[in-house]
Order: sequence, then structure tokens, then C-alpha cells
Amino acid sequence: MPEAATMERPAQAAPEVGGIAADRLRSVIERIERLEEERRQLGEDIKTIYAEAKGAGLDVKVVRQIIGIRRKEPAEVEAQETLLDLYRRALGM
Amino acid sequence: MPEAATMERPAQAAPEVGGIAADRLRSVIERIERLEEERRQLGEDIKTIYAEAKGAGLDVKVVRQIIGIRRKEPAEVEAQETLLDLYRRALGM
Amino acid sequence: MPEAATMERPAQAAPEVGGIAADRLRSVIERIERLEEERRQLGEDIKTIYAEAKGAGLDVKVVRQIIGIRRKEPAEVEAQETLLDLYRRALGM
Amino acid sequence: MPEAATMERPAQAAPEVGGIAADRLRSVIERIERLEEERRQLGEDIKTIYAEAKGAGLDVKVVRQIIGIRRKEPAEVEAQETLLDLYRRALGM
DNA sequence: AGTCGATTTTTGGGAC
DNA sequence: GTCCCAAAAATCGACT
Repeated sequence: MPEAATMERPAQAAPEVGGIAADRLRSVIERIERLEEERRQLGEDIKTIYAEAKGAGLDVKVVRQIIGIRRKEPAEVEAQETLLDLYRRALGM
Repeated sequence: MPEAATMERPAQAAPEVGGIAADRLRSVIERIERLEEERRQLGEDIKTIYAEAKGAGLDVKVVRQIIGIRRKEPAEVEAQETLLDLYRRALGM
Repeated sequence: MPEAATMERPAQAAPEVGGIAADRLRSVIERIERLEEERRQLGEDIKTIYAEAKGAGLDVKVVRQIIGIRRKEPAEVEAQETLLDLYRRALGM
Repeated sequence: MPEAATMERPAQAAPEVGGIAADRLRSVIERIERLEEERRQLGEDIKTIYAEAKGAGLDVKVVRQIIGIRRKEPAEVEAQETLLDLYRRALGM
């Protein structure tokens, strides 16, 4: 969509309603809605894989747990390693 | 709650507005608001202790980290120990 | 890093390392953790009331909205509603 | 708990223990993790658009409300607004 | 910039 | 087994 946007108040190219740039508002909303739709679709894809996994005899619940743990683990490992350091710093050592 | 103050419409003890038990609605809201106020106050108390800690030379940020880690740690330790089991169960072993 | 077992309550390892500051650190942590526990309990109480409200036929989400509205300044509430109307009109909704 | 290093990517330990199911488990986990990463990226893209909108003078919170309203069925939107009005009147707000 | 409180989405559990 | 509801987690905007 080329450059009509810079024409601020001609009758129809870039209407303002109550001081709002309607085109910009509409553009923002439509772009977000489109990305949210893609996001929702990915959610469905993920569900499909879980369903396949279940069909293949895997325990979906524990697969979920595994993925959850893998997601959190790096932070947790680091937290463990940092704990003593934190105490020492808190005590000003 | 039998207080005279709640009798906005003197004609009735338990007025309904549009099918809503107004007394009950009001009671729910007031109780929640009261608990939220207590909750907010505790938040302030906690802030005060952090301020004292800072005055005593402790590093507030790391004290926060320590408390955060202590809060999460039992779950994390357990998660670590459970991981291999999860894989085995997911594989049906 | 010796024996994971000794890390379970790290506050106990501190007293010797930092002199008086270690005691203070422990005190700060324990007081905050106690207040946070009270705070958590209040959160549960609030949840219980919402559950009762639901059982009494109230729409919990709308009750939440009401509480949110009462929490804000009236002017702020109106400003927001006005802006929402404005945007809706800009979009022709 | 011996040798933390071998636990970092537990999926690699699996192939030998469960035969073909281990491969399937790994595949499932990796495909899901990939989709989740794409999903996370879309979340960031959405955030970026909101930031742009804010920079353009739009009220992000209200834009969010608009999107929420458009997502719901019109009947649902009205039902909720009606209920809110009802509760407000029951409370004399 | 980092925290906090609140809302919304996701996940696990239970009823039918 | 499928659907709904409650608990948990992630996310967002506000404030400091």
C-alpha cells in the first residue's frame, strides 16, 4: 500500500474520525489480527502433533512435562549455580 | 449482613434490581475489596522491609533473587530428579 | 560445590561467613517470606469468595469488571469509555 | 546425582533405551519445540506492532479492547455490556 | 529498567 | 472419550 498515508486530510484518502487516523488504526488492527490468526494456527499444529504422538503410543501428558522442563531448565541450572554467589553478594563479601 | 446502612430502598429487606440480588452482589464486592486492601497493605509492609534491608547495606536486588529462588527451588529439584523417569514413561518402559 | 544436601536451606550456611550481616539477611528473608505467605493466603480467600459468588449465580468476570471500575477514578473510567467509542466509530463498528 | 553434563540434553540419551519409540519421541519433541519457537516469534512481532501503534499516538489498551471485541460474537459483546450495566445499577453506580 | 498487580491463555482434572 | 471448569502460567500495562 503506497503512500496515500501521508495525505492527511483530503476528503477520502486518509479520513480522520474525531482526530484519529482511521487508516492507521485500521492497519494496526488488521496486521495484529493477521498475526494472531497465524499464531492460533500454530497452536492447532502443535495440537495435531500431540494427537499423532498419542496415536503412536506416547504419553501426551509426560511429553508435555518433558517439553516444559526443557523450556525452563537452562534458567534453573543457572539459578542453582548462582545461589551461593547471591548470598555472598547480599552479605557484601 | 443486617446493617441498616444497606437499606437503600426502605420498602424491602432484600431488593432485587433486574433479577440480581443486590445485597449479595454488594456483599461479595465489599468483602473482596476489603481483602484486597489487606493484601495491598501486606505488599507495602514487604516493601518497607526491603527498604530497611537496603538501609542496612544489603543488596535489595539479590535479596529478591534469593527469595525468588527459594520459592521455586523445591519444584525445580524435583523436576530434575523426575526427568529421566518422564522419558521412560513417555517411551512406555 | 559440596553436597547438594547442604544447599537446601542456604540461609543456614550464612551465619559464619558475614558476621552480623548474615543474621540480618536471614531475618529479612524470613520476615518477607512470612508476609508473602499471608499475602498468598489472602489471595486464596479472595478466590473463595469469587467461587461463592459464582455459586450464587453471579457472573464472576463482570464482578471483576465492577471492582476494577470502582478502583479507578470516575474521570478515568469515562475517558477510557469515550476513547473506545471513538475508535469504534473510526472503524465504523 | 552423578554427572550433570549428561543430563543437559536428555533426548540424546533416549535412542538406545526404547528402540524406535525413542526416535519418535525425539521427533515429536523437536517438532513441537520448533513450532513453539515460531509461535513465540509471532508474539514478538505482535508486540512490535503495538509499540509502533503507541508511538503513533494510539492508546494501546483501547486497541487491545477493540481487537477483543472484534474477536467475540456481537451477541456476546452485547450480553456482557448489558450485564455490566445491570450490576452497576444494582449497586447504584 | 525493573517490579507489581491484573488479565488472559493454557493446562490438568473431573463429570457425564 | 469428550466437554467443561478450576488451577497455573504467561503476558501486559502501570508505576516507581
